[in-house]
Amino acid sequence: MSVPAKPVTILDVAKRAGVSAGTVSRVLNRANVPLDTRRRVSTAVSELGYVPNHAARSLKRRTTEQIALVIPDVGNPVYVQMAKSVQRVAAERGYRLSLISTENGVVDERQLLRGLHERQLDGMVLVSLRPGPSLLRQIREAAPRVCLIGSFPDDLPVDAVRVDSAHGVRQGVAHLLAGGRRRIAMVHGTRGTVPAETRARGYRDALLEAGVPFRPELSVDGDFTMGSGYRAVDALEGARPDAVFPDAVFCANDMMALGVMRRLRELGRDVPGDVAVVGMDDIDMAGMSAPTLTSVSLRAEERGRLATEMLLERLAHGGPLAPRVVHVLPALVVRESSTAHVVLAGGPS
Amino acid sequence: MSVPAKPVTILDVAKRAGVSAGTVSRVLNRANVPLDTRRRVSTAVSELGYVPNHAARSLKRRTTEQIALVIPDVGNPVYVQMAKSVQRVAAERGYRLSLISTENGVVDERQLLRGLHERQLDGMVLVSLRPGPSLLRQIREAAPRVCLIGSFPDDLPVDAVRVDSAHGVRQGVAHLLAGGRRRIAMVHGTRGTVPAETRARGYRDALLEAGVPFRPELSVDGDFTMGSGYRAVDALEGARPDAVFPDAVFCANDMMALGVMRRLRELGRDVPGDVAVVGMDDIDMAGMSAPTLTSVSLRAEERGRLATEMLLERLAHGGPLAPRVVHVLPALVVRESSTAHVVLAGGPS
DNA sequence: CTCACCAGAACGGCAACGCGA
DNA sequence: ATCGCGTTGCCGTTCTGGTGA
Repeated sequence: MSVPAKPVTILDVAKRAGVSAGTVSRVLNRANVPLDTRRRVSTAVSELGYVPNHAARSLKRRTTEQIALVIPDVGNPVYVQMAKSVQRVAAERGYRLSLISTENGVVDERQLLRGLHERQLDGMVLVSLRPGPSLLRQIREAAPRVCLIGSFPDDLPVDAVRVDSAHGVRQGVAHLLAGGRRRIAMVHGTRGTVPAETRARGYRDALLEAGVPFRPELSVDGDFTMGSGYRAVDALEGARPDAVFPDAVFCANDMMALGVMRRLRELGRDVPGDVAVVGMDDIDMAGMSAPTLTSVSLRAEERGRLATEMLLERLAHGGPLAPRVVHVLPALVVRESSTAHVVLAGGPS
Repeated sequence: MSVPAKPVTILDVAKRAGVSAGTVSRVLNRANVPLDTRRRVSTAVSELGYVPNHAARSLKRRTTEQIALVIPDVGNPVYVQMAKSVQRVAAERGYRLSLISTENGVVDERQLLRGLHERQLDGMVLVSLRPGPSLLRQIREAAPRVCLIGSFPDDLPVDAVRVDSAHGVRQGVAHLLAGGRRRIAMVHGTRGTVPAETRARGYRDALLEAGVPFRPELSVDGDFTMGSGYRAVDALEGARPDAVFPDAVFCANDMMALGVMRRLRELGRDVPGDVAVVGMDDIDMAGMSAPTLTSVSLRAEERGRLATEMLLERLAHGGPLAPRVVHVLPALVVRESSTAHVVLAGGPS
């Protein structure tokens, strides 16, 4: 009597209110019930502490009111920021949100779509750094219940929110060039991931545009973590003992930029005096570091919001809906780490 | 034919394999089936792409294989760290984890227990900063499926993992005293929350033990965010223009400590030369800041792991189980921010 | 008497249907 | 015809009892 408790069902409520189960259900869901019956049922519900059984309801309704956000790494604040807006939108619409981190691939994303197939999840917002062929195939199957954030093949008939991060990199690099920097290094994200390659391309293009030669020794690979940014500085130091150290470092994300700044400081290199640093994502901490970090915002919060709205709209809308792709523009946020302390002679072309 | 798709049920599989639904179920769940039948069923399953319906299963089994972790703020890395270990343990045991952030009270924790009552969740690991009476009542009701992290009334018959954070504060303050610091300020967490009050008590006790007078003007209130730490420094500056600035700041968590260090640097005060700083939580970033941050680890990861193990153990164990409370010990991690550059004359008592 | 399997009854809620007023 | 509400069947799975070999 104490531990197992008696699960109170809709029938108990019906009995107590002196009506049938159908009527109770109607009171709970639809409005088509006269006031006094409604009241009798309501009091019975609260007296018994009745709570509808979720499993039974979703079995019948074919709906769980639950969605998931799949991100590569909860440890990266940019995804946390994104999660906050997703959470907010979901809560507003009465959806419960499951936050799932794949820990950069340790958890298999394809397994996650299983939750969709099992009908445990109504839909999913998916951020994937490295969409392989089998994942793409699964996404295609689950298309009407998925919204992607990031870059995926154009022919994938799925809702998506995109940002032109290559353009963002060009903005950032152009800003460094305008500040008189010429030896601009780049710390890349995890090679093989779509964002890392896209940003690498933006870097090369920006240099090309400005007529500044691309130097391979100024490219260092990282993995989007702060530690890899820290180590990247040593790689730049060690690469060519005879070479001149870069006067600027563009980082594929803010976490690496923070690591870079920390190591530069340890080595006695002044930021931005000796070296300018620019990151990407514009995480909250960018405004709190020492010095504050110039960063290219990819509007994570807005992307999360848009993706969630699109997903829920599609779920609400019964029939088929043509896949939509929304674009978001990156924005450069200039702070202390890239202030032009040093302006070299000789203007840009 | 294209969009609605046909949901393939266990009956379709049964028909194709030439057996009954019950046999298919047994193949999927239990092992009590001869090999050739088993094989026929398995091929039918994969040919049809059958995936069991989660709602139907949990309706029958009264189990969802899903738990939730409720934390006050995903923006605080210490909870993310905790979430990672919870996620890991849950995944190991075949449970799906929902991560829910109450955004410091914006989301009502009591609403969350609803998921438990609806049977959408098998159990819940709950971190609450401010357990009010009605939440406590609800926890009491849901006790067999909840594990708490943090401080709750002793008579609450619920599994819990605790850490003596007051003792942690004493360790930290003692360390500062040993380094010769005497004017030790404290930046508090959100007043009214259990951890903030506990840590405030630890601070007073530590001073008392050492025979150092407690000075109210050295206490500043924060709210566990980096920004509040930043502003706290100004409050210390402005409080008594004539007074000597503190030679150490103990912060109720690392986020505030990072904010404090940032502001001190802006104001030209050297850390640890002029002011030592000690934080609490030992988040990953403590090892990456400039200077690296001395911090009292409250073993968030271990607490998350323990709580999840206790919860799942209780869920697996059918019958009643006496509530268990596990204690974890805090540990001081000394880094650069508290190195004793300045040793005042006059030894401690 | 064991083994392999099947039919049917739950599980709890929802909604179509239809009956009486 | 409308309104209010009880009845019934079904959602998909698991489990129980039972049958035949």
